[in-house]
Amino acid sequence: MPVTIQDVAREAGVSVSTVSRAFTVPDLVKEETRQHVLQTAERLGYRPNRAARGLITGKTGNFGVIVPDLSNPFFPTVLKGVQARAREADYAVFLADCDENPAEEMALVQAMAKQVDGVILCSSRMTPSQLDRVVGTTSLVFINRQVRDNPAVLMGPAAGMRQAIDHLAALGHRRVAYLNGPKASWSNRERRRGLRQAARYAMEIVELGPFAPRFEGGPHAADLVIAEGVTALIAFNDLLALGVMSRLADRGVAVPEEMSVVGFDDIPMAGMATPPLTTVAMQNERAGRAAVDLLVNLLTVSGADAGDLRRDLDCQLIVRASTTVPARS
Amino acid sequence: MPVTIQDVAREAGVSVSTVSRAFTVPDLVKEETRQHVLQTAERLGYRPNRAARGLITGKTGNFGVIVPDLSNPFFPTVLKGVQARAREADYAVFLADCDENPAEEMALVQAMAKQVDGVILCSSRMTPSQLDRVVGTTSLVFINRQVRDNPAVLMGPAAGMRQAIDHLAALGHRRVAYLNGPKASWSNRERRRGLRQAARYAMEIVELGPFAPRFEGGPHAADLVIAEGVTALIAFNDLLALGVMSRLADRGVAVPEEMSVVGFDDIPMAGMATPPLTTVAMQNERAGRAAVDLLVNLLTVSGADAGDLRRDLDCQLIVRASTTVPARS
DNA sequence: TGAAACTATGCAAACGTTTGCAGAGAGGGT
DNA sequence: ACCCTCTCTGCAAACGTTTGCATAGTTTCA
Repeated sequence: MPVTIQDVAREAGVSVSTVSRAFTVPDLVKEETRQHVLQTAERLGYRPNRAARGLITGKTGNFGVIVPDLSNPFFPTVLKGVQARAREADYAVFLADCDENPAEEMALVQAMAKQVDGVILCSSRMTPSQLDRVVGTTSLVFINRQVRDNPAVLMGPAAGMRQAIDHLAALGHRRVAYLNGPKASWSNRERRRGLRQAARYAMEIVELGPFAPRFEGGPHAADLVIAEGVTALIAFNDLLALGVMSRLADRGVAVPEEMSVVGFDDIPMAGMATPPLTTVAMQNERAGRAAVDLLVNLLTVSGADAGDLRRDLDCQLIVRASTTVPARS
Repeated sequence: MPVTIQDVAREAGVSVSTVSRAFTVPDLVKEETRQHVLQTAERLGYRPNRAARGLITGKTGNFGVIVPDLSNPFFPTVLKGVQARAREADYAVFLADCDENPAEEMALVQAMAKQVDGVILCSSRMTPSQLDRVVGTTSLVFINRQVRDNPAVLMGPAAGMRQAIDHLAALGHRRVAYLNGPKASWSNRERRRGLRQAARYAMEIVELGPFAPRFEGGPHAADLVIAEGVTALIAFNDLLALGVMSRLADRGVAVPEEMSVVGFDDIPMAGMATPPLTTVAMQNERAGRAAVDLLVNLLTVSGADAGDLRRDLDCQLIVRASTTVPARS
């Protein structure tokens, strides 16, 4: 039923080699026959079977993306960028969600390895030893995580944290809580690194958590924060921050008057919350595109001098109404 | 470099056929040899090449999902369900985002056709004629759209609308606006069908739009609604509803006192808005899973009596603070 | 004891491509 | 008239699997 290269060849009165070449190496076949082949192919509705092609070329024309949790609005936006750029480069994209589970993530990479030319790992949660088992099975590009000299797109989490600290310090906060995200998260580690900026201002940092990087993690975190008596908090991401704000409202703690709140990611919800959330915006979609660029580059150039293996994007603190000067106590 | 079935055969001292059978038809090979083969395979880290397998079996073990817009939070949740169920059934998933563009959507199906066993079309925007060109190229399952007798998972949009109308009628609203979503959307057509429920209550419906089903569509819609002088509105989806509420707030129209607002989808943001949004909740993740079930079923059974080709899920009105009795004028 | 019926395995063809090699013309220079 | 080169095309092998058919060995039964 599906039309193959054989059908086109027979119909066009040429050999399969010619048909193949008409598509893949146009300058090897006479312009006239090439047109003829292309037309009959079009007429018959022929689309080359990429699996068969991949079998011989070793290239599948696919790659994979693995994200920790699709229901976290952070990821769909970077997926969108991946998607768009992939289509431009004529690649198809396998998607998988590992549910924040590192072992599952590793299994997914291994399962994908044979069907793809490379995999993009978004905020990978894998342990170093799991990574070792996986590096080399296929080309990898990381987003939001730097592991040795593997290609990576980074969104400057430490710099983002420094901006947040600068902002809170400028407002006069002297004792600030940081709500940790998942332990396995590289972004979280980087953000903690950024916390050192506090030393400049003699600001005291109280670390709490880790918490689930979701709205549901907020209430627990909020209660701990209140008990600490800080005047401001920085949450691992916006979802967590929103959950915290919700609980603070329930407990009668006014934001921002009694508690300033800063998030990360600038998800769409952040701007619509009450009060609108001050947050560090990332260039998600651009990161997705950059990751594809890196991967494509990696696959096309000889491999020796792949050139730049890292792309650093900057992020931007968006000040909204959830932060202000601390209450005089 | 990658280890093939040949390597395993040589290493295990058997023929490739035996290795192949050890994996795919275990009862055809002696338990003892089978164990031996499986062990050497494991030791060598062999994973069958699915493309090569697909070439001969005609089954790829993949399928595709196409969504109109990843940045609409409605879709990632159904994707999550698709993902989870697909992995259980040992399928890999191609993802594509057609950017609300029907022509692109069609092209994507055609491009995928050869690499997948079937495609799940989520809220497909294709025209009937585009659909004709695509039906038959591969197995299709629709979510949120019914086209002739193709397999489909429906989330009861008409019934959802009836619940919304009942609710507003009970509150005493007599003149209500409906803000249309994309013209090409089947859900939108179905919801309009549900509007007939209004007749029961002598309620007048004012239809406006279509509007982009995004936050950005809201302001324009809000201004039109205010000009109509209705006491309540039902928006095509939550994003649009939130956009409307934002503009209403800017224009000094109090929600819900001067205007009741109902959305569709119950995206996470809905519950966190001010005021929290009354909305019709869908079972997105379950819909995703159901779609995969349908597809798998379609592919495994002979095809003749595929049994149930439709799955109807019900939805549920969630009443929050954005709706109340109309102001006495 | 021999035929019949299984059981377990191997051989080789097929799936739809790409690609190295070789051959057929055509054209050009001597 | 010859050889060389160049352009275009076809043949056939390969890629990593699955699977129909054949074969060899083992069991069953009369």
